Amino acid sequence: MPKIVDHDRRREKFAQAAMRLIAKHGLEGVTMRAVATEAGLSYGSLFHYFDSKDELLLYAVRYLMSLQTRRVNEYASRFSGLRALDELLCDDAVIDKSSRDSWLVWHTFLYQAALQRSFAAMNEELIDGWLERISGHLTDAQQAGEVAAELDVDFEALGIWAFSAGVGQLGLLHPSSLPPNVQKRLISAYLDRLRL
Amino acid sequence: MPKIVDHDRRREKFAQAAMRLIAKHGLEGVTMRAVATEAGLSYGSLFHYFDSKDELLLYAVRYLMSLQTRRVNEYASRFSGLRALDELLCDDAVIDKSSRDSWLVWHTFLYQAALQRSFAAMNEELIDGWLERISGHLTDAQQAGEVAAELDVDFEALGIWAFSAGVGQLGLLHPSSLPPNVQKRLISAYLDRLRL
Amino acid sequence: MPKIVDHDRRREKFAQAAMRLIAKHGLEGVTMRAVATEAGLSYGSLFHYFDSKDELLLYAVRYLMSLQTRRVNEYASRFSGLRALDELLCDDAVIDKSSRDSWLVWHTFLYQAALQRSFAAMNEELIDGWLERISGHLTDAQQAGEVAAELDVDFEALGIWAFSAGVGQLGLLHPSSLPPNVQKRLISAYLDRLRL
Amino acid sequence: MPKIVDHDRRREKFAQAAMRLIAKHGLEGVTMRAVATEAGLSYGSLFHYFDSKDELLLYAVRYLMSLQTRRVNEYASRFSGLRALDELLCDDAVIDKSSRDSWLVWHTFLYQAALQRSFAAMNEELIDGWLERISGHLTDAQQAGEVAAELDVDFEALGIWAFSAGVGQLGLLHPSSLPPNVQKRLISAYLDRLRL
DNA sequence: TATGAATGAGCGTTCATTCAT
DNA sequence: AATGAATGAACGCTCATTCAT
Repeated sequence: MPKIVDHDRRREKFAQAAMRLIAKHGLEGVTMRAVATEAGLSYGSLFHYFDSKDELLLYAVRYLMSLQTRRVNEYASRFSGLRALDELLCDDAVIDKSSRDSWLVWHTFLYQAALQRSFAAMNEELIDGWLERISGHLTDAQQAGEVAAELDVDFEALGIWAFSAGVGQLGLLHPSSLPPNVQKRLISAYLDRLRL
Repeated sequence: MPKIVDHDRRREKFAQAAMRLIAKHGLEGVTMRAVATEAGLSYGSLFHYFDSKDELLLYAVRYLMSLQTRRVNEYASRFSGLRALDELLCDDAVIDKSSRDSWLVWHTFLYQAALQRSFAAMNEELIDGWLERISGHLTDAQQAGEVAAELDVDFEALGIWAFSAGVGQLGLLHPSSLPPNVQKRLISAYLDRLRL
Repeated sequence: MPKIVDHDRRREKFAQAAMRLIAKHGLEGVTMRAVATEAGLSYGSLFHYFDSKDELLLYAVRYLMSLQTRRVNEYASRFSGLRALDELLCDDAVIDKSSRDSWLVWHTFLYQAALQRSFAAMNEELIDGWLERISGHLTDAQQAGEVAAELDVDFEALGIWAFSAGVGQLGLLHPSSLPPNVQKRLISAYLDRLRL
Repeated sequence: MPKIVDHDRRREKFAQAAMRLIAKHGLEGVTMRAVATEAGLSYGSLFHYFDSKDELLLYAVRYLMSLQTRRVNEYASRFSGLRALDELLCDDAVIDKSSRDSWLVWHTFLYQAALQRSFAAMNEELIDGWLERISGHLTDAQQAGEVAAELDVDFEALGIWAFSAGVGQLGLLHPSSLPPNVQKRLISAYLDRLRL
């Protein structure tokens, strides 16, 4: 009988190592050797689990995305309307010390996506998912009478998405100006302006 | 001393070549050989003007920043108050086909800044400049009675900055959802909400 | 002791797989993993049957040689004299579609032999065997009065061997110039010239 | 002004190093590092002269082929008829200690050609060249009355080619049985049989 | 014995940097 | 100052071999 290892766990382990390296040293920090070392496994074994560096990175993005999706789905089931939006954006989009690395990795991938076909699809997928979710909550809010009935839901969703993306970007790149609590206040203030 | 002008022109030429390469192929596309070729100059000469690749990139980003500053200063002198803000954000922050490359390069550097000390200072400098400028226009608007007197100028400036940054980010990464005119409408709508 | 039979069958199976790979992709196509896959057996088991890649290849070439010896011995028992030579060379040395692979593998080993001590002995063994066999048939022919009594048998054997080897080489490397039937005509014509 | 080097001389130097390595250790002995070391130059510089290993090997074959062509053309101009054939085959095809390496390299390439498209064309070119040359001399001999008028020139050319190839092959792989002088005697004896 | 994961040396290739002219 | 050749460390990837179950 062969050595028994959990194939998927190993892949996750490598993917997490890759993400730690991106967070610490950027995409250039992701060398296959560095990933193996960071994961505490040998160089050669990395290639049992991923045929190429690209496959590793793609797996890492998908893994990160699935984590986010799981988290986001929780909010969706617990709240609705503006409250859901507030919780969603404040708890998930706001960047603090503990979430900084994940977000940094995300943005790194996003900009890679601007140049590399293989990531572009995932980029679209992610953005469309967010917009849809925001529109959904906004429609709920509209039906609940929280926001004006004549509100252009899709247009406002874009605005909300853009605002939270911008807040996140600044929180990431300029944390001294936008500490987490300021990020939250900004988002809540933005949503309050939509309220009737 | 005509030689000095020559010297700086050469450096600019290399820097522009580097930026074109980033816009086309990402940071990995920037090899010293590729920069020399793209600039139409000899490989060896590149090292007469820049001691290292890092110095070249640093120079390139400073150069890009100086271009932006010059452009932005023009708006500041022509308008004031909310109108100035609108012009500034719409004409400069909005990303269309022709400005996409510059912005892509910028963002590439911004994320590099999150990881590399040598770029971080420039990042701070840039963001502080923007915030200061936005606050200035907002104060003008307040004094002109365009916006509420009790407005927390610094807080609102952060919001404006974040919003325009987010709009730009989406315009860059998801242009199909945020074509230039939608970006403009979003920004104008945001500023209109501040108006008394 | 049925296990021993099993053992040898396994070794043969691996050896055949190795030969198929050489015929298809050259020596570089022979990786231990590829051999295991081609043989339809597990990678790890390959190392139970062969201590190293070299041992596998050595076994493969010995196996190929034993097949050839067996085939050749059949001719020896059915014919004699020039007729035996003709049958032997035409049926065995001539390269057609079905025998091309085996010959390609042989030649691959032969040239390996020119460089690698471990194959050299086998090379000598093979050539000496052929020469001896050819000399034997020639002596028979001499005694039967088919060829001149004063013929220098050993010298002529070298010539016959060289000619058939050359015909085979061209048949292998330049089949369009030397299709099987031309190979046969050449060999028969050569032998006819020896005839009284 | 840049360092002045003779580009083609460098390429030849590397090609010769590659051929020495093939002669000594077979194709597997040709690693780019080994070639650089054998040539007495640095590893990296090898890639200034050849974009890839394949290009290096292809260049090496062509170089070897041009040497041979030059040598062969000399015989063609000095002799004619059977005498030319004898000189050509004895002086050029016979393998002695000094020519062993070149021939080994040649044969290595020939067998590579059987598997690799990029070498196949060169293989055809070489063989066709030899056949044409042999046919030419044979026709001359026919016109000079050295050989029978009814001789099938093309068929005999194939035989001559095959014979000399076989002699060379054995001289290379089994030098103890076919020392150079025996190779020569065999070839002369073969040609004598064609003489009227 | 059977299996396939683990290991690391070695491969072809790239590239910033240095050097010679 | 200008040019491009020289250098070697580092990269992604392969593979024979060893190891653990």
